[in-house]
Amino acid sequence: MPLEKTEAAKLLTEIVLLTFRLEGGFLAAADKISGPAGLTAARWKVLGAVLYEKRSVAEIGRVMGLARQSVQRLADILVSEGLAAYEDNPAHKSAKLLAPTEEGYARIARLADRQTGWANRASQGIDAAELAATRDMLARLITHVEATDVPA
Amino acid sequence: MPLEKTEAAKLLTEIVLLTFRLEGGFLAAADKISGPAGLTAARWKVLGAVLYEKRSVAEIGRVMGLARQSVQRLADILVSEGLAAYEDNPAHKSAKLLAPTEEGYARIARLADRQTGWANRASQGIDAAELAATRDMLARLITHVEATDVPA
DNA sequence: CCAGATATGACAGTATGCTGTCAATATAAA
DNA sequence: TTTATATTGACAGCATACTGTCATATCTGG
Repeated sequence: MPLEKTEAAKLLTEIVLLTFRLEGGFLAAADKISGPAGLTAARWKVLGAVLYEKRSVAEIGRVMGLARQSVQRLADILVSEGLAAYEDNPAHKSAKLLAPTEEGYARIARLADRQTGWANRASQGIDAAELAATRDMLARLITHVEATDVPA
Repeated sequence: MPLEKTEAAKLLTEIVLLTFRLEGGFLAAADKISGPAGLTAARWKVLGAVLYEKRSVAEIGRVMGLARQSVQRLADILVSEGLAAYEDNPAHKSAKLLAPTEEGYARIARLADRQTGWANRASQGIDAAELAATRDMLARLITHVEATDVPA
């Protein structure tokens, strides 16, 4: 006899599918917003992760929930394009810290207004309190999902 | 002077980042759940889209929010592995309909309990009404995002 | 009925992100 | 201090999903 799903589990299952779809939409928008500034969604993510704080590649991966190998590749590209640079890490000989260059900051500045315009338009007519509740639930789900292991 | 973000836009921006991260977690869980049944998250998605209704490749893409080329590749793989088959479409000469084979249904059955167990555990302690509200908001955001175009 | 517009499958190329692996570095434990 | 463990960067390989392009099929408007 098959296992029974709780009410919450049924809803979570629906949320999974919606999340896949929403992520696709967000990613497409991020690519269109960042394209004219010579960036992609993925490079924007990495550059954005070190805007206010220098971080090692592995640290960026942890903050963004990405494999450090994925970040490494993007960080190398950003450096090769002159948008970021590796700086010495006093606390670790080989784990250098990634930081944006002036050009990197300039690229982010170039897409800021486009991102703001998009966010204003896409969120138009949606109640802020409901959005805040959704944000909180997403954060909670991230914690739960990353803590629930799947038996082999 | 830079554009101003509305309160809702600020929240939406936070939601974007959380969605990226949550999607990654869901995807990793889906791969682990489907792996023992000889499937991957992506193949599960496509097979799941035709479980109760035969669909053309392009139709699956629309339903799941994927490019039809991405679905085509996965559908071909499912067919080559005997988990699905193309059937003639009375309404369209070349756009055949994808449908699971008996083996395809069997694979899905094999992971059903694992998926249920995961969903029960991951949603434990979360209020169903709040989850329902989140689900509704995600659906609403999908509509909004897919309707908001980004100026070139 | 027919011409233009749209939908579809097919193929190619590219970007993103994963796992696996190894050596070097850093940290914790004995 | 010394040894075991964990972290990090680097490199390779693979899965997923995108855009671009073309030919064919279907649909629509005149």
